[in-house]
Amino acid sequence: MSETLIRKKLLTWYKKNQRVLPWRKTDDPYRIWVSEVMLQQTRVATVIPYYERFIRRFPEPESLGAADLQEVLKHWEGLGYYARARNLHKAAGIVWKEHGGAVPSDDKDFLRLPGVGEYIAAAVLSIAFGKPRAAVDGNVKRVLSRLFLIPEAVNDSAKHKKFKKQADTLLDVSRPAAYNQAVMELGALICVPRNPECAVCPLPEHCRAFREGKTDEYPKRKAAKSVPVYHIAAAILFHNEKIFIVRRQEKGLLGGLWEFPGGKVKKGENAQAACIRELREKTALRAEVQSYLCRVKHAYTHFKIEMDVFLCAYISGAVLLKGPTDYRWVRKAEIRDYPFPKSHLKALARLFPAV
DNA sequence: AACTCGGGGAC
DNA sequence: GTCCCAGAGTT
Repeated sequence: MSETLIRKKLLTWYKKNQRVLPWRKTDDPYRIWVSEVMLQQTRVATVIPYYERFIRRFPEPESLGAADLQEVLKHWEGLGYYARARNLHKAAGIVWKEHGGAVPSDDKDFLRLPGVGEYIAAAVLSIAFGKPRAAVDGNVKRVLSRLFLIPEAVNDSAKHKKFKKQADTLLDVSRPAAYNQAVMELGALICVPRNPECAVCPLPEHCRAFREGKTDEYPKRKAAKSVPVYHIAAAILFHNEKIFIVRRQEKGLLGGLWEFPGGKVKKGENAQAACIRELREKTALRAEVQSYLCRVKHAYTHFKIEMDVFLCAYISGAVLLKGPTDYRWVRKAEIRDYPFPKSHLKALARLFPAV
């Protein structure tokens, strides 16, 4: 059976070629779980420093569950997809309080935790507990697509089951931890999206895409939609040597993070006027623009922004929030304690070049 | 089933 | 500029 041979070659290749990664030096389910959460939709190189810092501060579920969400978000600042941090924080609290601090090894209990879906459950249960669950991520889909010439698009969620089924068939049930990591590692190092390194692949004779000269055509993929660009104006408001910041709502985009107040520039409106208008509408504060700081361009998943940032001076009014959930007047040295979106960090870097 | 949700590295 | 990454939750 060729599946047996594929598994054997894959595992031999993995044993020799696997990268040394922080989460491969432990068998602690919590640490492996944290790594998997950070790694979703995020590259290994990006995750490593975040993982090290996060584990140093939150070495087990209790310290994470007991921490303030603000501090957890601060450790996640810049990593993106902040719901991951909010869910992990909440899940750690559940593990701490309802499971005595032990990450559940049971599928149902583990899947019940917020932020734990099919992939993370399969990954943690296999890698940390040795359970035979096939982990199917983007790497795995790409490898399977080429190996078996699967015509369904890898980014079509409706076709996920097709890949899951194929993954279940190929899974090495006797060594699920090494097997899952081996397929993902092959996808990350050899069977990459563009210009795969088939010359050093351990499975060329088993790969239909390679044998048929179609490695460039696979995996199949649905075309991406174009994204709109929004014009934003934001105010860095000063008063008595303090800066005004507001906190975003708990859910949704950049949920729970802090930012400089602002909003969309209306059609035909100038950015400076929009800045003052948005500040008044969302905080009830009246201010005047003193100078233009910079324009920040930033790309999100479904849209882009071009944000004009103005330095403003307080005129009058008491804070009455409409939208934001909290506010602070902070000194320059205190700003670093609050988690900000990358776009606002760019503006902050322009304002205080040394920080 | 389609949308939402960050940021960055490779090309 | 485009692609896409160790995906999950919501509607």
